[in-house]
Amino acid sequence: MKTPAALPTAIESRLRDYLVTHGLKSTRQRDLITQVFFEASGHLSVEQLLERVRAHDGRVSQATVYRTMRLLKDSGLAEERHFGDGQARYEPADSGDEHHDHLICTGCGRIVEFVNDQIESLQERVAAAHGFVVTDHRMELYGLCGGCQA
Amino acid sequence: MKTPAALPTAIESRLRDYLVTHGLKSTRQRDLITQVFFEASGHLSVEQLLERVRAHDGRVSQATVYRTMRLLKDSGLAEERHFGDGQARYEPADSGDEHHDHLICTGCGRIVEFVNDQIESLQERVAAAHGFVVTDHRMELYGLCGGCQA
DNA sequence: ATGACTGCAAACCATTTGCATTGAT
DNA sequence: ATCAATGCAAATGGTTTGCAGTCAT
Repeated sequence: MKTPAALPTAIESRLRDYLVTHGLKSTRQRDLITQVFFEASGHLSVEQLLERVRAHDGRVSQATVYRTMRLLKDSGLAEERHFGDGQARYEPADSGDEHHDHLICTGCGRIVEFVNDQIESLQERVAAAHGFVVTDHRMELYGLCGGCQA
Repeated sequence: MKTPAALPTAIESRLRDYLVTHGLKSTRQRDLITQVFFEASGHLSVEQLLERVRAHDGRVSQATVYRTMRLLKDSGLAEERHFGDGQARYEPADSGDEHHDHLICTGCGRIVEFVNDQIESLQERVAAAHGFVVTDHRMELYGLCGGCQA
């Protein structure tokens, strides 16, 4: 339960920029939540995040975690995902144009990220064939990981 | 608001089979909801379905629609989808091994189904590369349809 | 008759919000 | 000082459930 690592400067400056340009403030809770979030491997629910945050400061409220995650989402630093278990999960946003998708083990809950450009371009083609311009997409493969097949 | 069409026999017999083998009963409400559901084009929310059902029988409760959709889902006749607007949508299950995915227009809400075997097999390959066996997947492309790009 | 089904209202659960108070600038 | 942020509890909204009465077999 040591102090969470300082934020990478790229993230920190982008966040600071967002706060300043929107007349928002930097607070103890916001900083802590953001640090804990980026230190984690991602795919955390608010509940999980709150638990980790409270290990550092037991007085942070759930509402503040929700509000901070919305802020990170709005600022483009975090992405919200829904894997079908009823609660949102958050992960650091992809930098640049690298989009990734997910493999989810229905046995143990493990989540693996992957990138496949071939699939991406096929998606573009399919969409174009229907007259669509794609702005976003999501692809999730559910199954059993190596360990859970045994 | 005419009487909904009778169910295709394939669906009807599969449903009857499920009911019988599970000690469940056929009721006026169940039959009506099922008929209205299969007559519709799919992608209906419970709210939309209830509205249509009530056009035939105003006394059907929302709870019964929820329970019936769970039954259809459990029996494999319907599939539940979540397109990110907070409510579940249902569509007739794919027959056989034909799996389809969705293109969703963020402008007008139009939903287009498509099938692309090439993507499907690439998905299998990606999963295999990570030691996974895929049991299910979902792919949704969000964007603007031809009409909404104007 | 028996036990499943229905309608209603209350309960649930993740998430959001109103409000009085606290805190950052 | 000013105005945003916080914590708390109450509210929301989709979905589920307990229960007493109803219906299918």
